[in-house]
Amino acid sequence: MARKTSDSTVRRLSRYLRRLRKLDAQDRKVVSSRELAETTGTTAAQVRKDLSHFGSFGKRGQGYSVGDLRVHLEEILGLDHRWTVAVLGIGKIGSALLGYGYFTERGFDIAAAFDSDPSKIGSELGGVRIQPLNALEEAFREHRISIAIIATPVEAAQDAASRAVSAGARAILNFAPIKLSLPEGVALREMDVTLELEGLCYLVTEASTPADGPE
Amino acid sequence: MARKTSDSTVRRLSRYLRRLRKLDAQDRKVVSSRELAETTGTTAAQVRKDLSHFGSFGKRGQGYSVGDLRVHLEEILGLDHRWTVAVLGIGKIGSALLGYGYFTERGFDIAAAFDSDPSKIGSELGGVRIQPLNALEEAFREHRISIAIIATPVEAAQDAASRAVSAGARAILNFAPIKLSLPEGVALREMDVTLELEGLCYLVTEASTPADGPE
DNA sequence: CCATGTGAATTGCTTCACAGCA
DNA sequence: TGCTGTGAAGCAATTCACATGG
Repeated sequence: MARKTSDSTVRRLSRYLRRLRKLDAQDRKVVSSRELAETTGTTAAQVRKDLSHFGSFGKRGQGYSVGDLRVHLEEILGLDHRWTVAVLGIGKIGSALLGYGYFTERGFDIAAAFDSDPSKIGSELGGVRIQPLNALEEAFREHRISIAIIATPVEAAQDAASRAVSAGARAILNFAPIKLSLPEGVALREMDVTLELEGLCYLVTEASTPADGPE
Repeated sequence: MARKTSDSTVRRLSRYLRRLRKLDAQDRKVVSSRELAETTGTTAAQVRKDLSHFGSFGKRGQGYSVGDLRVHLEEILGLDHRWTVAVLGIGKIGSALLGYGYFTERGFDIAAAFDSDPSKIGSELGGVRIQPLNALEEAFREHRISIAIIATPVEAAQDAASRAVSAGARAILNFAPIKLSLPEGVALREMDVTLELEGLCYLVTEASTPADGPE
């Protein structure tokens, strides 16, 4: 059972699940690897291979049961229960996250929000009260928070992350444009709009460069 | 000169550049592949291999000139000039993007913002006036907008994207949780907070599963 | 002597193609 | 017959290791 599933596989599983939830809501009963592939931007073989790492969930000749596969994927991804998260740094991005109602329906509860700016502390956003950083340890313990979202300015990001980890966070989602260093065993994902924009610039530039034709 | 550079390479180049800009601001003159690797989360060999696809920028025995390498990377990524972008959908995320002052200093100008909600139209956010969708074509032409950021609700995302592409967008940054279908040749990157959170859940769950020991 | 640049070796991921089963 | 599940093949990315040259 000790698996080594790559990041890209996990991302695809998440996309399959997103699709399955939608199909489920539409009362679809069965789906093929081909359809799942087309609607999530991959190939049928890839879908089958991804799923086969975890078991045989389909019926040969038929396809996959939407409901069953959904439940299996939720289990595999650890989404068979709700997750409690905290947001550190309530600037533009942090505020947007607190107001982003979509989290709740996807199984994530924002249980706490922190900022160092005294003028923000005490106010409420999206039903969450903003607390000072020194309330962090207690809040993490009380709410059993396992995921911390770092949305501070870049200078404060490493400290915020380290503190969240000491307080019990086992995963960090980092919005600050910096490479965080975290202890072994703490999961990390990054979201950096500028980085993605720069990637697009490369592609656009490359596409419009005369170059020397194909091959 | 016809290159086939993978997505992950481009992401790393972007990270190197981020670091080089910081070193440059600190007046550092030279940097080694090892240091660049450590501060961006990769290996020295990887740094050298990535750069070697585009030329020989270093001096053996010395390292890389911070300023020179920075300029080279800016050229490679197409960041030797400014880029004009538009934001479609001014909800929580769109508003945060308009207010996110960090874009300007990284070479991106938000030239236009669009929403379908009449109550939002005409108001100004981060110095950009929100326009109705039917002003899109003219704005894209006038400002020569090449990148569209989709921040609409999921139901509106495909239409918004298609419309942006017809109006001249050559790249899409999509915040909506849906697989967009775009014509060949239009670059696409996705940002999905929920997807990243789910990835973290998987890692945390996997790490705490008893499993059956190593191997 | 030191760190780059790079073929060669390796590792990992994706695609292929078909056996197996409803 | 139709679509899954899966070894094997093919491809891409990373790591190794060392020759190269300041």
